[in-house]
Amino acid sequence: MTDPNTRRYMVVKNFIKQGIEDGSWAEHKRVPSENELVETCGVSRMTARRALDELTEEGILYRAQGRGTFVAPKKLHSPMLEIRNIADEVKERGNEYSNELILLQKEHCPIHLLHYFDLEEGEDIFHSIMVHKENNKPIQIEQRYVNPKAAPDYLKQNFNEMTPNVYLSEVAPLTQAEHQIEAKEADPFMRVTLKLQEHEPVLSIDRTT
Amino acid sequence: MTDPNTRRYMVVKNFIKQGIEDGSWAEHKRVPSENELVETCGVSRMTARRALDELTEEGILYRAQGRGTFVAPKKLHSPMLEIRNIADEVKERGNEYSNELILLQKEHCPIHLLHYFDLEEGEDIFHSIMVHKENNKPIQIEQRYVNPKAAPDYLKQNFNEMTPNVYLSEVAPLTQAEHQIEAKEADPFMRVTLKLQEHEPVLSIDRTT
DNA sequence: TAGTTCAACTTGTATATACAACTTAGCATA
DNA sequence: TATGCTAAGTTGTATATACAAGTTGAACTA
Repeated sequence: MTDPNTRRYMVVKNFIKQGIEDGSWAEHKRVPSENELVETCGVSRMTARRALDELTEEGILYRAQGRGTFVAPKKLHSPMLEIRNIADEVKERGNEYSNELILLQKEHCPIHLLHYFDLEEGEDIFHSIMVHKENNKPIQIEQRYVNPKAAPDYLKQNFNEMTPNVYLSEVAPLTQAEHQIEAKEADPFMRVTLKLQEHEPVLSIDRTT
Repeated sequence: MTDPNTRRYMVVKNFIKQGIEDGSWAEHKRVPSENELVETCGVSRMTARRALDELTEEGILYRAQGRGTFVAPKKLHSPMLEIRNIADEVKERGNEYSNELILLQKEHCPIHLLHYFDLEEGEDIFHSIMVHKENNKPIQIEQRYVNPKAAPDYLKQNFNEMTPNVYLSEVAPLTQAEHQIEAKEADPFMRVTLKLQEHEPVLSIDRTT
């Protein structure tokens, strides 16, 4: 039983993960239910449940009571301060950095993110999409979800004039800001393909005045 | 049963968390075992276990088979790129930034971090301690643990000449670097007391060439 | 047609039980 | 003394069971 490959819940986890890689279950598609896994994999429901729970905790799946368990979209998570560092990196290369704010609004939290932000269905979340440019050529698309409880004035900030660092200093004494950043695709002109993988979904930043 | 406060495993979790806040159990001290919680809280072992498991996942506890469950040291986690941003912030204030490397070595992974890095006991990890200074006055102490599998040449880097961003670019094609940063205490001269809280323990950064 | 009810299925919580694997301390033995 | 064994306690894995709670669609009813 020491062999990790023989642990029943690992077998189920690998079964699910491989099915996702194979394309058997696409994003937002339902994976087998706990009871179906009981029969398919020959394990007890608690073991099947553990596998699904851990994959959910890892951000690979998301669950909805009464409906089922679904494949979470693959994401690239970066720290909140990445914007600033992207700018720095571009400048370090001696090029001109610029960005364009595509979207900045409040919306219902997507169901597959409820888990990360510990929100109930229907609660709102801030959502922004920004394009980062090097010499006016887009090099990165950044989606960001921000918990309104952490940064209530997120919508009012101006990324062009204010770095996230400065903004964060201003919104103190709030002590926690949670962010999730998703890079969907890079500029095709750059022939850069971001390999999307699973990551730690949330970065927490604490500040004191 | 909808009320979150009545869920049995939440009762146990709060019992443990309050005990930690009260000081009943200090850092690295053992908390009640699963069987003790069965009697103390009047729940089944699986429920007590779930409470301890979730608190472990949250970074509040760590567990060791055969020994027990212990209180994890409180940590302030920051992104890997914080160093660069600290420098930026100091410079933005018009002050001089400098840093001093106190320690940079390979050592056995502390037992309470095994969980975060998914390592076995006895495996090595990179450990660095750096002091960040503003006008030559220390403002922050930073401990960093780096997974050797992710950045095998971590020890060779020179923080004074190379920003972490640049370093990370060089160590590509490695795809994942996990870091954990712990700010223990600020300079007493600055009268800045860092309020230590629980955070997401690990930040993952993915890069592709 | 529009609304309601209900049955089936899903995940969520909780218990009781059993055994495996690991650690530690103390005891017995050489 | 030094070594090895054993027993007790701990966490880890796994099963079987039961009921609660949310969702959906089909059948039923007004």
